Amino acid sequence: MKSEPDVFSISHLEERGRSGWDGVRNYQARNYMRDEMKVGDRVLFYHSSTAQPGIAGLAEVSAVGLVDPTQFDSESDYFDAKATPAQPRWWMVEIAFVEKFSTPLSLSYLRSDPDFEGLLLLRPGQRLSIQPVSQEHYGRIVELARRFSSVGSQIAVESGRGVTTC
DNA sequence: GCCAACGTTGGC
DNA sequence: GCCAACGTTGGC
Repeated sequence: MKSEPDVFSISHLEERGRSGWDGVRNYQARNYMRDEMKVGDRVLFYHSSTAQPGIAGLAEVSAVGLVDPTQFDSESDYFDAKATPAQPRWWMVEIAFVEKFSTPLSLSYLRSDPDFEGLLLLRPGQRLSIQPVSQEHYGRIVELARRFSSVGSQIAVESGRGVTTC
């Protein structure tokens, strides 16, 4: 799940504990939340539109099938005049904080590691704010992020394409 | 600020 | 249903 850290970051989620994922106004992303995500599913929390875009931590789906209240709020940026409480258009999930990586796994690192070939995030033009991730990619991401976080911010790692700084 | 790649809107 | 115009996303 992507978020601009200026608006809502993994640290905000850590402070708050849990949060409804409101404001999504793309049908494909909505459908993932409404139809695919289950309580207990793990979430990779991605920071976008920032100096160092990357995966900043982990969350977990804590509730599903929630109506996004911002669609009814005429003061909100996410107001949708065509939505009514009787016929809502936008649903959301709630996520709970799990873990913050002291060293986020950067987009540039993900691009450098051939293990991540096929990761949707890396596909040109892929802008969807909620994307599925394979079990294999998820496991590798968590493994690398924890390793980098435990060692410090500047380390070099061996990848199939040589040595890359994270 | 640029720009590619979408998604959405609305006329026809 | 088609498609041009426009808006948005998001890396760089």
